[in-house]
Amino acid sequence: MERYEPLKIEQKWQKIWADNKTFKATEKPDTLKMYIAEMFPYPSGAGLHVGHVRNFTIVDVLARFYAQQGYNVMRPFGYDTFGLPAENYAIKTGTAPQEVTKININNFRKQAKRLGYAIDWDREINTSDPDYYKWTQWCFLQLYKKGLAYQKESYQWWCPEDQTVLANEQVENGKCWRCGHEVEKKKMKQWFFKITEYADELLSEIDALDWPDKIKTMQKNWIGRSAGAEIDFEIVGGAPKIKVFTTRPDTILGATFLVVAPEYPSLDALTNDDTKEAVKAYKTAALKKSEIERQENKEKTGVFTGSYAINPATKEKIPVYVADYVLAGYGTGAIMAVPAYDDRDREFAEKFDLPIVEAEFVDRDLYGTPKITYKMRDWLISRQRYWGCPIPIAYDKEGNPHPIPEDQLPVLIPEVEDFRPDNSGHSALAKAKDWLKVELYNEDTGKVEEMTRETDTLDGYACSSWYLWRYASPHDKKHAWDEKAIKYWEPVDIYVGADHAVAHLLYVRFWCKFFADEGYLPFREPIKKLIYHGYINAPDGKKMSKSKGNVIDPLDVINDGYGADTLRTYEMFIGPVELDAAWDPRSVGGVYRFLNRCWSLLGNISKADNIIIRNKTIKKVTTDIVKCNFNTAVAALMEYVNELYKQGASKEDLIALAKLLKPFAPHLASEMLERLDTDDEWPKWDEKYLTSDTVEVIVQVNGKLRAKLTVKTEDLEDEEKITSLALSDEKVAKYTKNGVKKSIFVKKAHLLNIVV
RNA sequence: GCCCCGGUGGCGGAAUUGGUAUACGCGUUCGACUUAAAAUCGAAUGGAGAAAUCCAUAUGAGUUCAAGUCUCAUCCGGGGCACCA
Repeated sequence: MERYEPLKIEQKWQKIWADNKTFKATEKPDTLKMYIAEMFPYPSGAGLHVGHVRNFTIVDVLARFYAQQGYNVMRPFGYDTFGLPAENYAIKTGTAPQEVTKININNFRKQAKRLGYAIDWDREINTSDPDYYKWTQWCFLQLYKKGLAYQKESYQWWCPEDQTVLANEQVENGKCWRCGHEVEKKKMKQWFFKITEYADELLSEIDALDWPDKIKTMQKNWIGRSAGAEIDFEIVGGAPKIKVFTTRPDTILGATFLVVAPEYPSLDALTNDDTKEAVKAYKTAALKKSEIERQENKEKTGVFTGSYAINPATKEKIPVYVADYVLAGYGTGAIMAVPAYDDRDREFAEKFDLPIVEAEFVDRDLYGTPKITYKMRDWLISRQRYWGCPIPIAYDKEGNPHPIPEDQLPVLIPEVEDFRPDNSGHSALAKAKDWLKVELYNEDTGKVEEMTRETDTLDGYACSSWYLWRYASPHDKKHAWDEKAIKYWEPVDIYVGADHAVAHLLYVRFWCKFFADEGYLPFREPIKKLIYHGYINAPDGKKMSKSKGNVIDPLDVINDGYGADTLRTYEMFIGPVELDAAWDPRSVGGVYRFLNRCWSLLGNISKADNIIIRNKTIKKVTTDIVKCNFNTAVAALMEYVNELYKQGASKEDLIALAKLLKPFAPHLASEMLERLDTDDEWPKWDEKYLTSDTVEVIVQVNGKLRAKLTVKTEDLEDEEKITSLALSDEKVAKYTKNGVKKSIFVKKAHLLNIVV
């Protein structure tokens, strides 16, 4: 038997799979389908890292496992290519992002192929390909038509480093998710998707999903539903009345003042000549505060506006304050303060010496109207950046927006010399003077007019909100997705990723519900099962990063001679799928030794037949893969191989081994199967071989292990016989000579506990 | 501050869901092969003890014939939310 040479074997099988298009997925109406995908990667210049390998290999193990079981499997692949890294690289080097992206994709594809993934390469998609983003624009227009894509002028998060606005989901602890720079608030007119329209459904359907609890909880918290009431307060002197939101309308008798947010629209009308300056100064200072400052300093601040409101329950005059502990974007931006029952209000009342009244509770809907409020805000989608999907809108001379007709899509990204963003509030698209102008029919005037194109691009998350449907018919020239293909393949059966708990995973659910309402999708939840796996850290437990110099390059591991099979199997063995794990180069060697042993067994087929352990292993590996317990599935295979080494392995033992190994180490297993001259159909176990003629019975005295008896399996039915056998055991007798109180026999655990 | 998870050998981690704690891998030690080394193969490996045994799943109590698993308290680590009225 020749040596195990992974690189040689892998090259051979990768060629065979590519030449035969082995993993091409076609619709087979009579076969159960299984659609499995990873969260498609952003193809960075650094190439694949070990985290990608974990992500893709989980998908691959499942895809191959189900294919071997006879499912009609689709396992597509694609690239999420719009975004800042490619654009920033372009700015630095002067290479167009289009070019950079092409190079990175080619590299990613080449590397992914070295890992032997069962990908249908004919379904590759790329979000910055005009054939793709044409349909992203189409999606935008559908939302626009229904009023779910709209413009609004309001205070937004602005990243001064990246010179763009950000969605709430992209601000982490007051910092930009991309560059980590502190964000600021800026009043701007921006495009939004009205995700709040679906808040209730997004919340209520979470529980039924087969997703990790962690993600479900995060989404629930993010949506943040609370039930309360809106109550109107008249203002003395005739200023517009103030509507407040409260979850405790029953405490209204204790409401001794009102507070509005600094951004409150009619704040000016509440002031008088005495208070005007102070209020203005307070507002300016509050808006300048960064999110971090607001979080760090929770000391209450505020000023009296000069106005009084009438408490509708007590009819008393109560002062109206402005304070930044009230948030503009939540509820109505105004509250009734009940210092007796709310800690924040009490703190404010104590500081400003306002009355604290412990009044009785009243009926909840006596003075207000019931109202449900959500923490979730609408999704801000405009970005003042070049490398994104252009928003298909143009403006007439009055500045009114008009959609670009569907037959004029795609709105192509214009080529420019300088991709740099600036603080003009416009993206670099504004520098393409020719592109900017477009002749469009204006429905308002009934004339064809010259209009100016929208220069903002779409948040990259818009592009990834529908790609899972594009995979079903990636080359469709006439539709975003083909109705028939969607009906067969969707929804996604298993989706695998390690990020985007609220953003992406909430947005795809939102779009799914919208397009279901529009009749384009026959389901309302896009992903049946979600697997959220942990990260792989450096051997020292720290995050891998170029600057720390602790990055493990998966291609190095392969080329060092271990091969892709070892890399794949190691990453499945590294620990429970949902946990972070530290890379251990020595364990990689352990997995390589294991595969080597599998290979060596092939050269020495014996007569020994290990029916029992073979059946046990088949059962264990099968059930473990279904439960995504990949680490213990590999451990079971190792145990099996150790046993075969001791006992000798029959051809049948080896066939089972190769088939079970194939999802993890497909090249080696394919080579083994070829030499064993057999197919790869997933093996079945037979319960009747899981028990032997004899069984070991554990004998405890007072819960402590004292003896192990070997009895005939059928004797498990005879408790008396086992008890007397146990009592006559020399070791047991030592402890039971003073008599036995009782004994408990557990057949399932083949255990006997004698109490003395 | 509030809400979730976790804590098991020298290390990563198993444990049929209340039933033999430490599977599997790494590391370590010894042995075989070899002139030698690597590779490979075999054996041992929670702690104490000569042994019988005893003690060990963060700590302390409790329930039970039986607890890593259930209950309560405490300590430590991780994650999420965080002025959301």
